[in-house]
Amino acid sequence: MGLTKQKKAVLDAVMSPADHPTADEIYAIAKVTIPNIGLGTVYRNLNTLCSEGIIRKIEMPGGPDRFDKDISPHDHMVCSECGRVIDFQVDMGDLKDRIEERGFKVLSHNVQVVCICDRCLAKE
Amino acid sequence: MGLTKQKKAVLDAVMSPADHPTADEIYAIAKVTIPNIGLGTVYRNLNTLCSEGIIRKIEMPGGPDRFDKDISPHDHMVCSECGRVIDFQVDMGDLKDRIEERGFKVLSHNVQVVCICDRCLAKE
DNA sequence: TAGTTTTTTGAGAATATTTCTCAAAAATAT
DNA sequence: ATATTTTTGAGAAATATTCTCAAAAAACTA
Repeated sequence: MGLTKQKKAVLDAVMSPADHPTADEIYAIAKVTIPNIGLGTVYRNLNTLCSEGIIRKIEMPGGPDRFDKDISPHDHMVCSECGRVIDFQVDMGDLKDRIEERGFKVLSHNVQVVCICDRCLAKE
Repeated sequence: MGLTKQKKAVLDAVMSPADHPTADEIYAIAKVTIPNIGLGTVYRNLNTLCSEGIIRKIEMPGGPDRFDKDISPHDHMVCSECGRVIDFQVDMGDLKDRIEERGFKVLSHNVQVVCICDRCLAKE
């Protein structure tokens, strides 16, 4: 279960300060270290790292998936002006209860808020 | 602003009892009425109907977009076993307030819950 | 109504994102 | 050192959606 240098480069790219990078951005970052790394390898390792619970995939409305080094439970906002992705916490506690009362089992949830961020509002 | 027969067929397909159909399913339904309708026409009209606020597009994790005849504010669950999409209400009231307190303007939100539905749980 | 202009269509090419295939390379086990 | 297993890179394929454009349909206009 050793970390190949490709897998490490992908992990490092996700862990880098880059903000919720897409696979393409991770590919570009990883290429700095391993110039001939393949895009398929990036996707493959991103998926493995996700199923190992080391990173997390986040799906954004109408855009490519993004990857998050922060695996703690939280959700995301996207700014419709600048595309920035911002973390936030939602308390889904009683929502989950209400759903389970109806006889469903909740496996996971996903909240995305489209917003105009503080910075963009300040610019106007 | 007349309704062409293609646009009407697309609208009728979304309004049909089909449960949150995908563009492909809408295409298949519309073909019954207009056998030579193009898939591009289906997508084009779905997008127009969405921007006219007559129907709504819903994005589902890891699958094609779905379309909803119910434009009232509500969110969706998907059953990971059978793929069924179920409506539900979330009260995002104080979430929105909390976000706006942080200096962001909320434009829209999207909640998707992945679950195992009552029917599938009953089967086990 | 006949002619003109505008809008919408169908067909298929193009795009974007992601997964798949497979021989070669690398890593691991023997 | 050799055999076995895993991972890789390259590119093809799959999926979902948008775009292009000439032709058809619809809406104006005189």
